[in-house]
Order: sequence, then C-alpha cells, then structure tokens
Amino acid sequence: MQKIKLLICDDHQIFIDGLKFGIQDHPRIELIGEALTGQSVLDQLQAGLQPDVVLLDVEMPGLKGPEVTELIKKNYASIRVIGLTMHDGAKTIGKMTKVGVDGYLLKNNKLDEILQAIEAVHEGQKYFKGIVLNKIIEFSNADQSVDSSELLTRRELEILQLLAKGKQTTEIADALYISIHTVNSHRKNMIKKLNLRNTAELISFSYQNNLIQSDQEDQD
Amino acid sequence: MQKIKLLICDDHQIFIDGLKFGIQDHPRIELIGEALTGQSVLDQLQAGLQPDVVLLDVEMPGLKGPEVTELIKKNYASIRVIGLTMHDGAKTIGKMTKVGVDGYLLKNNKLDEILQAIEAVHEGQKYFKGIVLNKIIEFSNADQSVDSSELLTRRELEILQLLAKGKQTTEIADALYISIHTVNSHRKNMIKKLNLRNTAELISFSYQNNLIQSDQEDQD
DNA sequence: TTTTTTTTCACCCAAAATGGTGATTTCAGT
DNA sequence: ACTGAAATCACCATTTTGGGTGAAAAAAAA
Repeated sequence: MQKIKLLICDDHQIFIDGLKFGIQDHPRIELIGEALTGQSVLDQLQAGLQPDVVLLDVEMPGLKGPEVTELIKKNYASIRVIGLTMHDGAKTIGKMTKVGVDGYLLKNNKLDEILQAIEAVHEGQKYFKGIVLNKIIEFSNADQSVDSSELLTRRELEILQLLAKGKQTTEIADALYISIHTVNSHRKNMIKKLNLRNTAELISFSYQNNLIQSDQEDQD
Repeated sequence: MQKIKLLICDDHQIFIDGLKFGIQDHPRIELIGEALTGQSVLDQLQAGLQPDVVLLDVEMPGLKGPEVTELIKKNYASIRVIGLTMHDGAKTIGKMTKVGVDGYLLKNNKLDEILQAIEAVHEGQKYFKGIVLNKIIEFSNADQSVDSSELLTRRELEILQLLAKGKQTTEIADALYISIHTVNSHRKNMIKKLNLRNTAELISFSYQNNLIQSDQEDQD
C-alpha cells in the first residue's frame, strides 16, 4: 500500500526536524518535502510535487496560512491541508475553515495527535478537536467577528496607519494632500462603522485585527 | 563517560516530542525529564532531579523564562540554562541575559544547532549566535530599547488597559474611584515619559511593546 | 528614619477630537 | 449609461485631549 505523501511547511526549522524524526519510522506516512515559507509550498507544488497532505503552519512571515490554503485548494483540490497553530484565536481558525482547511491542530498537541490527523484527513475526514472545535462553533455563531480587512477601505487604512504613528489630523492632511475635513471624516467613519468609541479604541482594534503590523518602523 | 543530563521545558508537547526523537540516539546527551510549565521544572528540581542542562522555552503561560532562569540560577548554580524562543525580541533576550542564561536559541534553528548549544554550555561556554548576539549587543548599547514593563507604573498600566478599550477619562475615573484629574495626569505622564504625542500613539506603543495582550477579551 | 517614587488632585488654556448633517466628485462594477 | 461606493470637502457645536504648573498624601526604597 502506498504511503501517505506529506509536505510540511513551518518557518521553524526545529518543528520540521522534530516531525521528521517522529515520522521517519511511520508505516503509513512518508515525508516528501519541507518548506519554510508559504511561498515555498506553492513553488514546490508548481514544480510538480504531489503530496497527499500538507501540514501548514498558520502564522508565518509573508504568505499566511489562509492565503496558502486558499491557493492550494483552488489549484490542487485533491490535496488535504491541515493547519497548525500556536494560538487558538477564533479569528484565524475562522479564516482557515472559510477557505476549506481539512484539519486544525494546536502545536501543543502530541505527535500522535498529528499523525492521527494526517491519516484522518487523508481518508477524507475533517479533523477538528477540543478547543478548536469549540472555536469553530463560536465563530460560526457569532458573526460579530468582523472580517476587518474588508471593512476598511484603502484610504481608511492609510489614515489608520498614520494615526497609529501618533500623527494628528493636520499632519495627515498635509502628508496625503487632502483637507483636514476629509481626514476627520475618514476617522469618524472608521470609528462609526466599526462601532468603536474613539481613536484609542480604533488603534486597539487595528492591532487586535492585524490591520497594523506590530513590527513596522517607527521613524519620526 | 557520563552523558549530559538534559531537562526540557516547553509548553508545546510536539516540541518536546521532536527533541526527544532528535536526541534519542545521541551519544553524549540524555533526556532525563520534561516539563510543560516553568513551575513543573522547579518542582522537578525540588524533588531531586539533577540535570546538567535545562532547555527552557521562554514564552510560556504562567511562570516565564526569565523568572524560571533566575530561580534555577539562584538555587542550583551548577545547572546550565539555554533559552529557546520563537521571537527575537531584544527585550526578552535582555531579560534572559540579565538573569544569567548560558545560551539562547531561536526555534527556527536546526536540531544540530540545539545539540551543539547543549554541549557548549555544558562545557562552561556561553552560546549566543547570529541575530541573538546582535540583539544582545544592541540591547547593551542602545538604552533606548525601553524596558517598558518598568517604565510604566502599575497604576499607569491599569489606566492604559482601559484606554485601549476605548474608555474615556470620566469612565476610567469612575471605574477606579479616582478623580478625572488623576486619570488625566496619568495619561499625560505616560505620553510624556515615553516621548509620544497622543493617546493613539500610546496605544500603538503599548501593543508594540507587549504592554497589552492582543488576545484580551473585549467586552463592553 | 530619610529619601524617592507613586498616586492623588487641581486649575488654566489652547488645540484637537467627536458627532451630526449634507454635498460634490471620482471611480468601479453592472 | 447607470448605480453605488469611496473619497473629498464643509460647517456646526460640544467634549476631550494635551501641555503646563504645582502640590499633598501614600507607598516603596534606601
């Protein structure tokens, strides 16, 4: 019987190494490739690699889990994707299920659990357990978990970035060659449409919903 | 020759499992214990376990890397401690070196690197490489890498949390049973002492410096 | 104990933000 | 060509911030 062909993607080499050791003697699973970035996964698939299952770290620099999953599912429908994550944030889980991920595991699971998940999704089952399952339910019920990336327009996001840097209305207006009234309108619109109360909460919201990168430069 | 006795602590089981496989055939290293929390490490040491080297995840729920390291170093001076981390934040590295950590590795290192580090620290060497080393230098030179947890007082942090939730001065004053003047003073002091310009930037700063947890509840 | 830091409160004033309403232009999608 | 969303600008009134100064009580550190 053919072994399950597995491709691992995780930006942490040690994770890959760990799994490699854990899988090397497995009778039914075979590691056929590894990648440190989402882009690398897509490249390898493009190049003709044909895994049955992709084990995908969700939080990565560059291309993130949901995007990668979406592209895999779109172009290689037969490949099963399992998301792996550190955190159990409902938002990310929601994004992943939306693009059709087949399984989802927290990294604090035992190796056994992961191997089990690989076999399960390969047989066409979905693999969600425990907290993850709860979060999915939570997410599907509560629609208030905003898909923020589409709630704010490009211009609004632009202004948001500047607000986060401590710029005030006049400065933003100068920087963008628009009137202070416009800047004000944008800010007020954001606060209103997101159901917030003031700029401080707007900034909070934008960090919590990853509208702003925590590692951006903060030059004055 | 006696093998190096190793104790691993990481809240991610898969990490432990991975390392276990990686070490099982190693001629000079022997895993004598594992722990999922910092507290568990201390308990095991208390109970008489005598590792030569402790491999310690820095970011953990509960007792964090620096605290654990400090306690180990204080009570069991002969034990070498290697910090393991996901992120390469200068602040955490600084805290770890301050309490006398012997080595520091990023989790995206290869298994080999980790094994090498274990042997190095066991021989009394310090093991810092690449980015980590740079960060240490950066940290010791640049004093502007604010140790924010000590820059803000407890009260200020408290007010900061509420500001981040969109509360305004009056509400915060009510919640904390203090005058609005006091709340205002605290906010103004924070902005001034951190060299910021307004509350928006203050919120930004606090997210970027982990003064606020991104996954906190946002109930009204 | 003495000294320093933290927390508390107060007043003044100018600048900025908020909340509302309304209107025009530009742009993308149908 | 039409429609709706996005971006632009404007005026109004009220509230909140931000910047300064000063000072007393409480707590922590030396």
